[in-house]
Amino acid sequence: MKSNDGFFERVYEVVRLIPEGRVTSYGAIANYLGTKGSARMVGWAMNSSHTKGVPAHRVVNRKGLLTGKHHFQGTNLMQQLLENEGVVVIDNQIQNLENHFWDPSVELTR
DNA sequence: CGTATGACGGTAG
DNA sequence: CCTACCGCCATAC
Repeated sequence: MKSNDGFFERVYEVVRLIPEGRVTSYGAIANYLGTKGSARMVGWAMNSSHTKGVPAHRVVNRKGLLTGKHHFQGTNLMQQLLENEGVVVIDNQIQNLENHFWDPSVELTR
């Protein structure tokens, strides 16, 4: 039980706040949590995200690349979900990333 | 407790 | 812009 609360739950909370059609980066989440240097930890937390029902498909790396799509059920499920929300994704790469980017440390602050 | 790993980020070249 | 290396924090073994 204690293995679930803490940093992980904090990551899931932020990811759940991501609006549809928006995406954020691991570094942005880590930055919001205070552990900005540990973007890796965010990805590590996402490893269990599928058991939390977290929309991890809205979380991509700094380049807007769907690095974690391999962790999803299908091969292109993550891409399909994003395109379904209005995000254009080509070859695992989000197009117009700046237009879809959602920074919690900014959006939740303003 | 020490080592290895991880869906990354930033800087350097 | 692309490639390569280091650093970062937390979890697992």
